[in-house]
Amino acid sequence: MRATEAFIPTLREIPAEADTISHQLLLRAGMLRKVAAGIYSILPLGHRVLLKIERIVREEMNRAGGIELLMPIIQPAEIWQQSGRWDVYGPEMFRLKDRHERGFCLGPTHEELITDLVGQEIKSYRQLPLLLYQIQNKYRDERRPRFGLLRGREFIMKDLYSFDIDEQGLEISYGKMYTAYSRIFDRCGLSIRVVEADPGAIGGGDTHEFMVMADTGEAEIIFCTACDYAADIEKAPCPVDGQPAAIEKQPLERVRTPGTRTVEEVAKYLGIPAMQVLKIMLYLADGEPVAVLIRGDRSVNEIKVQNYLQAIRLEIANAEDVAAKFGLPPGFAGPVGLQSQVRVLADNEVRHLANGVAGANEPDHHYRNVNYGRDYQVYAFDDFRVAREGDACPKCGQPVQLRRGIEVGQLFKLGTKYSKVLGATILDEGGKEVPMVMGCYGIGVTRTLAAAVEQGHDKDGIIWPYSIAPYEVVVIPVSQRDALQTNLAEALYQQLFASGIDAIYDNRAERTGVKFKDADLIGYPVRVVINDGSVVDRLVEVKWRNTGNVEKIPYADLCTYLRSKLVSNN
RNA sequence: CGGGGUGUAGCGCAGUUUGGUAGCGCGCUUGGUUUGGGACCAAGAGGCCGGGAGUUCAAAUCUCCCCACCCCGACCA
Repeated sequence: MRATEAFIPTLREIPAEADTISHQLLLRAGMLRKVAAGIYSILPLGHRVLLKIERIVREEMNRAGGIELLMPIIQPAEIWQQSGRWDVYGPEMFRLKDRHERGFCLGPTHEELITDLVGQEIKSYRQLPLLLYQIQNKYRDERRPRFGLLRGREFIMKDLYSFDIDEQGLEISYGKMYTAYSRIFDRCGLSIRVVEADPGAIGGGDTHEFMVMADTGEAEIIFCTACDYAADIEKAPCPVDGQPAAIEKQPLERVRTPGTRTVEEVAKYLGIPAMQVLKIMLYLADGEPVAVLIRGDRSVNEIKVQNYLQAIRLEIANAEDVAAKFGLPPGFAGPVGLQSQVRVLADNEVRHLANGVAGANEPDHHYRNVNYGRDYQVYAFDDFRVAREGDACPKCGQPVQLRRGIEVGQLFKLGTKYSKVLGATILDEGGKEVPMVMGCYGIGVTRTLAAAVEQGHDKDGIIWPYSIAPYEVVVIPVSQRDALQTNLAEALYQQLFASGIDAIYDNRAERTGVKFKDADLIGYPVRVVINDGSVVDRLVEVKWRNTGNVEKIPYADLCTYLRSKLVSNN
């Protein structure tokens, strides 16, 4: 490609709409433009990156035995109604009607379609296992799209769905994908951390997330400083603390605490640490009142609560609900004397909290010296809190750390959740009809592109890994008006191209400084500069974007040299 | 969905308080001088001031309604 024939609209200034690095740089480097909130055009340069990522994904999916297919973006409502997710998905789903008033949606995912398809066509255990995948657009009407490509409403995903006879088969398929994913992100030049995660609404058993470590990531990851343990904070278990405090129980005492609604206010007013306060959170779990007790310095992990209760919806009770369902005035709730129909869940730490402070269920009053057993009962103790830095690793007991990450891939064991409701059954060896055992494995392709920029950039622009750079080499003559230089540049560009290296010749009538700035911004891994000396001494300058190293190379050896370096470093 | 903010040239912004003929920088066009890290001089082009309604002799500026976008929170296969 010659720059004069290309479409690479770079920007000098940072568009005001972007404040994440990847978003800013992709806009500035002329790879991305916004069409609407969370919806983007990917310009030719960005598209090349996307194609390279997709190619790696395809190669590894195929290597693992996957077969590619295409499914529609527009999906009929009926199949979603059949799986029950038409209602569960809520406003996240783009819905539309055709001229006959039939309901459709823009597919947020494809479990329903693929399960239906495979269920229709596959009847015998002899035809399994089957690994089918697609790379295509998916749609989610996010409440708040943000961070450019990291959280859009339209995005490209690779999804592979595995169909097996039984759990053992699923294990094998899952393992293949785990290996494939490791290879994919490795080949994309990304540094990845695999974490245990919560299965969430998609359901099923084990799940792993592939995270690109980056401060801008939305996911919080707990990982051990000593061993290889890592988990999404949504899931990260908190080990039970050892000993109950050997403190004598003091008599229960009712105190006036005017205007103290938050834990901080109560603790400050009474002059005690927040961890002495018994925090109570009131929820409606599928409409039923549930109270969760937790130490004042901790946060409730609502996912753990939801999973414990097997609830579809868990929401914080608002003031009306608190009055109607809990029979309480707002702000001063506590476990002592709660109505019996309210289920009380308590985090493990609460059991050891002696002589705590809790709301008295009447305005402006708290109890001191509240103790479990004597003063209140609970429905169940379990792990209901959010892990935090410094907690003990559940695997080895050493302190854990908290870092942020971008989820670029996730593996799920779906089991028979979808095959059962959609009737995707096979006859097993004994002639018995059984549901297929499924797994699903996603990679956010557009998100991976953005994550690569989050991970690879400096003050001057993007630093692409060689394997997914839009072009591997840019050729720049110092003078665009010196025919000796431009002839050499053109010749070298042709040679690079012919030898299979992705090269671009910046032949624009721009000053050298502009070309250098653009080259750094766009992030070509290699910059080849030709000056008036090059023609005489037959040397060109090779500058590496990632290290900044500059070398003089005989131009006769350029192709061979670059090819060996680019390949060996991938 | 709750809270906050911003909409003025392709991009970044001033002008709005106190109503009076639309500005700056970058980019773009033409000519000239330059040419190893976003050059310089000169001359130009480019605006429904987000949209609608109102107040006024007069509205980018005041009032009301709507829309879009951004940020924080909640939410998120």
